[in-house]
Amino acid sequence: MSERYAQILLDLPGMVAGGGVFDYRLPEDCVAQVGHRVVVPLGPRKVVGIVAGISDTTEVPANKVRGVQHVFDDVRPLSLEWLRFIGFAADYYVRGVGETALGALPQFFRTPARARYDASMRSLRTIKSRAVRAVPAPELNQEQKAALERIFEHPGFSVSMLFGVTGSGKTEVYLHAIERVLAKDPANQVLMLVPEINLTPQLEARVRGRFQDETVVTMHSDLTPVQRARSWLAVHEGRARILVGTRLSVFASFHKLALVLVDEEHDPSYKAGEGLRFSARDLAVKRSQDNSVPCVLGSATPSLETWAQVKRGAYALLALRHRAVQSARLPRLELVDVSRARPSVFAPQVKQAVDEALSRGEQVLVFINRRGYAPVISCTACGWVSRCLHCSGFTVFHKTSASLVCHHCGSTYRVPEHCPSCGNAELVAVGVGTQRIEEAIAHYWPEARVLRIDRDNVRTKNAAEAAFESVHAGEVDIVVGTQMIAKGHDFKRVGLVVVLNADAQLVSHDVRAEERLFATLMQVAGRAGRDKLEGRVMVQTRFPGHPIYEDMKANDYERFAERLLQGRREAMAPPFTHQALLLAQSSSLERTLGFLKRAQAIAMALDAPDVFVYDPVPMQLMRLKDAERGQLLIESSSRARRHAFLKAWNEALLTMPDPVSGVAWTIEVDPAQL
DNA sequence: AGCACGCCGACT
DNA sequence: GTCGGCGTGCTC
Repeated sequence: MSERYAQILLDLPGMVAGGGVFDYRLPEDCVAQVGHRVVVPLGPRKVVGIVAGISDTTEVPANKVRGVQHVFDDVRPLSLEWLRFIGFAADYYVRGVGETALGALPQFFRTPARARYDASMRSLRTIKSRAVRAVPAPELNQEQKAALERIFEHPGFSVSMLFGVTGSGKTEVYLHAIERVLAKDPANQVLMLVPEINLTPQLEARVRGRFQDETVVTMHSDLTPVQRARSWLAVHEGRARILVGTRLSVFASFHKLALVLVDEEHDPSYKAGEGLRFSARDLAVKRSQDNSVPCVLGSATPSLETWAQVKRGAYALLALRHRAVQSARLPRLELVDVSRARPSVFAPQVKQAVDEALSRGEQVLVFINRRGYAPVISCTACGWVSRCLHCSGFTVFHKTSASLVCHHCGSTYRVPEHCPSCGNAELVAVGVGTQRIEEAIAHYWPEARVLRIDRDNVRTKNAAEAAFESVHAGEVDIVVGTQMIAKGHDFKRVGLVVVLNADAQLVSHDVRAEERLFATLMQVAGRAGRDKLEGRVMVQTRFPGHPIYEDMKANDYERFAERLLQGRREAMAPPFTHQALLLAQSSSLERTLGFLKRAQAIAMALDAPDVFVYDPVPMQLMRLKDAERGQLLIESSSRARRHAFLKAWNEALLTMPDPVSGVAWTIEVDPAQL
């Protein structure tokens, strides 16, 4: 009997040893199969790896090859479908397959401490039923029925864009689609991606309520390691038929994936900002394709990438143009021009509208996308402004904690009594945040019960649920909040929504600022008038003439998207071009930019067709946590040519002669912002 | 990523 | 004379 060797995926960074794939000898009686997790020695330690292949030979010198020490055969192997999908993601994002694979497993299953597994495996396989009350499925209206039929119109893979404003009944279409898929085959499973689950407990509750005979599990950042492992295992073994989860769930291991849903597909949180910088939405489409199953992307304000696919006929458009909620009307959008006004917090007509809403017993929602009291404090004499010592940004004044906080790195500083620069005693808070609005409301409407909802106040899923619950229970008259209040919540008693400081985004240099503002405003506006109330939305703006508001007022996303796409086409910007960034950081900007200049020269020398290489520049936030950061943008009109270039460039950078020491770098494919 | 090895500064 | 700083290199 000849020797057998296993190729093992290991959590090694980057491209170490061909992407982190090492060969190990399999003991003669070893039961390991492809997809099994194993424990192997790595230098002085023991680590968990995944068997990617088994063969009779190895290229590795015999004296270097060590043996597999243990096989976790109490959990069925990961499927070939999973391994291939991981391989695709690693290749597309130019990362090692080992780090990609291990990074996709819950921490629990990457820990070699075997004893823990035996002790906990039984409890891991127990999922508590969370059913409260039976919820009957409502009838679908004509549009919803048509949408449902079209999702399943063609057997196998298809992508549908479920397009409809808040209250148009997208969720009901999802639920019916799930129902149909689950009824078809007892093994079928559904993946439902959501932006941030702690902000959408209502959605989770609706899914659980509707499918209480089925096991529904969730995956999100608020779970404990054991809860995560339990959900993962239930999906892996096919016991759970519905997974509702955030972006990492796209890498879950399924027994038989039959439908993929991506709710609020435009949401920026689907894009991972560190580690493997993947887009969960893009990978969800790919995974549906791999499994030959339908993929449904839902949004009131689709991303331009998705809309472009709709326009070229690659994705089906399923439009829900009427609000499904009976007697509800779309809210009226009113612009309040504050370009000539003193920067007081509420314009007079807004104050009056708040008075009226409160006197009618309606709730008011005030949206301001900035937490803290004021974005910066400044000296009236010399112009000194509060800055972070570790980052290149300002520090935000937080009145509740009486501190200055860096929103980038989390550093806190005490508030100086005198100007640190000139000694002047007068320091002023410049600009507005949620805390300042809360204070202003208490001043103007002392009788009103005010609740502030932002990340400082509401940190966990439980805290969020409690806060929203008190709003639903009518214990609050005015809610002040950030993004957190914009997502996925029906506030049935809200009659007025006020948006403050909306334009901050319009003066940004980011090409995507406009589409993000549109999405945010649509989402916030959707909070108003959901039940019997006629909603009113007032937006305080310094640029009332901006075309974005014409489209908003007309409630015309399609016109808005057309206008933006036209501009992108003319400027040859995404989605008509495909980009990637080389991100670098070191302790000095000179070193960082020096590295990027060499990387640029290497890129030019590759002489790749149809690939444009820009000059290196410092990042928008140049210094973060004492790291000096820079970036180099490349773009191509072809995904395939960009990919070929990135593979070659990555390889050349790794093997660069006389490398610049002390520089950490990574490639980001399809960057969301530049 | 870890972890070890290795060659230069201030201390029991 | 050692403890330890983190630069460099390796892990099947």
